[in-house]
Amino acid sequence: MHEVIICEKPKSSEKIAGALFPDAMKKKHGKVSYWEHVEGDKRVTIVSAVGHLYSLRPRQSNEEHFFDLEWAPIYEIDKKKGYVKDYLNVIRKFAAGADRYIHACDYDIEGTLIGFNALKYGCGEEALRKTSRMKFSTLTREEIKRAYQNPIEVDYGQVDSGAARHILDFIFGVNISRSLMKSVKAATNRFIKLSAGRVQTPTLAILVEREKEIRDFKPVPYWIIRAELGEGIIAESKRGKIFKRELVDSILEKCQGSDAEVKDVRVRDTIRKPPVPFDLGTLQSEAYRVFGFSPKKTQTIAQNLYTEGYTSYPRTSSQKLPESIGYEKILKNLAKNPRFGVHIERLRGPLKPHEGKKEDDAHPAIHPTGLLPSELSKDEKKVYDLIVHRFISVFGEDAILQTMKVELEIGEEEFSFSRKRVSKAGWMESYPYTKMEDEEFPEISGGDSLAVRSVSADERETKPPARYNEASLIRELERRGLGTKSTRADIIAKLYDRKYIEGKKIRVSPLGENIIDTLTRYCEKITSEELTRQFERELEDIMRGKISKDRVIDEAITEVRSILSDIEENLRDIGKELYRAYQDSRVVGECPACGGKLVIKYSPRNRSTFVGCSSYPDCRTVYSLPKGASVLKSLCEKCGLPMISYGRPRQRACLDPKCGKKKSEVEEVVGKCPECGSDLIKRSGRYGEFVGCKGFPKCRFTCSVDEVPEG
DNA sequence: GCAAGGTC
Repeated sequence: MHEVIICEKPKSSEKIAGALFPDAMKKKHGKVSYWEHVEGDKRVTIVSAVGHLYSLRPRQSNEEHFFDLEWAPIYEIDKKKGYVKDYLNVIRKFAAGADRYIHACDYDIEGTLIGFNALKYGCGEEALRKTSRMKFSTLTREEIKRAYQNPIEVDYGQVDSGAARHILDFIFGVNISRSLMKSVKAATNRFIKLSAGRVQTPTLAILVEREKEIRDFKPVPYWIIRAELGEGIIAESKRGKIFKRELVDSILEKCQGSDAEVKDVRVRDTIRKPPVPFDLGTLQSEAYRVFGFSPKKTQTIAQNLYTEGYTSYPRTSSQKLPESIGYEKILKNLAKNPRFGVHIERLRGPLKPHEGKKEDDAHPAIHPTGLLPSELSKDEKKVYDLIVHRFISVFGEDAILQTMKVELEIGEEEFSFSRKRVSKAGWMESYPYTKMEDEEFPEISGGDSLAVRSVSADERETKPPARYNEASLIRELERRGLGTKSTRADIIAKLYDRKYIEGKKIRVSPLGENIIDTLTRYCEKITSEELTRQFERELEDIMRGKISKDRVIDEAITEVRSILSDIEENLRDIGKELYRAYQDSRVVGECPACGGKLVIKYSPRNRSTFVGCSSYPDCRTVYSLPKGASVLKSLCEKCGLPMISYGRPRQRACLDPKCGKKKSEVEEVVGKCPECGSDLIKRSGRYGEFVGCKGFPKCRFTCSVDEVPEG
């Protein structure tokens, strides 16, 4: 009897094998591990998927629209997924033809589909008839054993629901994206990569909405009345923002010549609880706040740390640390590193983590495993240290923040100021990433009279709502239930890649706005959360057997067909507008030669981007860009051209490399050196200008200015 | 080429 257990990912196959058959033989086929266990005449093989092994593709790639889809190995569709082939081959080789199968992927819709497809296409359809299902929510030994001893049936509602999700996303996303690109092609015969989707488009719409709020914002002036009392004390009027100038004047007059009488001094202790353990979103937020890392970068690093065994599974939404992870042992191991040891020594038992609200059935919060890394890159070390310090501080004692609040009266006008200091550091000592307030408390008590140096009105303006950054946008997506913890960072990266958005404080480009405008006209649903909500309702109904998968898909096809035909009717107009917005998005400044627009261009021949005049070929102004450079919004003070940032660490410079330099420092390339092939540079020497090789002193070729070799 | 969702 041959039994096969199929798992979702390598890590869980290792745990499942270890829990059920501690003596099983770990085997390798290429880089991929699997387990074999023999018990009398029963042989058990444990194999693993690596997430989705199969992906959708159109059955006929030459059709105009893609409604007829098929599952194919993901490595055939996506060249970057080559590593999946080895896993699938292990399944094909060692799992096909078994007598019994156990589907042991995560117990959720995607997990059920991953196992189903692996069995159906990797082991053959007959495998499905011999399959039972393990249901577990955590990968603890006890729960794995219990799930193995009490198998259930595969939930085909989940399978259909999962497949429908993939198909619906493809039908909406790919077809609408293609029609947008087609419109540009029809109008201009050019290709620009454009896209729309159930998650990315509402995300862009959120940003566009904020962009419009900022644009339409009318700042209103207001005043804050401040009194300077000496010794660095500045008190503010308790009225807060005052919008009437006359009121400001009358208050200032009232305060004239009076001392400040201290009405009340209150010192209070407030407790600051330790932070909660990291789920992926909070780790991404914190790494952005502390190091400025993009969420995608943090996610990649966390994935590496996990793969190396230093930290736990990163794609979790849990802020809980169950006791079963073994607090003591992890801390004991971490303490071997004195940098962590000093903090761990301070912890007092019994160990109890301060947990957050969010839960995840499949994984605990992100935590160090206790295995100390030997070699980490600079950035990996930053993230690792952050995770370790967070983990330790979660067990720390409460900190105490002391607040002093002083109420004053100056000529019957009420003022106040406050001071803060941490009086007991507690966990804050182990978490060097938060600010510890340490303000002086002045010696003041009720009834005192203080001299007033000056009372003045500070004029300010109301500010528009802040722009999102990547971290705050991820939080917003989470709040709205758009995307998943694993995909949000990628979705945002995609919006940057399409040039829909730009900057750390995210601005929407004209192209991004036009995409939303166009889709609002032709397919408003895809620009809002409505589509996600509709999917959720439909997938729920499929799961419960209230509606068939095929009916939901047929209805979606009808809907998308109608959207596509609406777009088709105005194809050229849509394309013209999109292309114009695309051009506007690339404008970085004004051409100093002809007054036209400088735009970012791409040279396929050199495979590089550069800045050139949009009036080419009439105007041939060009500026090369260093590799990886980005053009900034700020302008050079000397010449008015845009600034660029480039290199590592990032440096800023004018787009024009000659700007601000003396003539002698400017390298003017006039040709190629016939001896070594380097650039020939115009130089000025004692006897006037001459041309020399850039490779000097290695290559000593020189010639006069009018002798420059051709080519 | 195009989506969104798993994962190394």
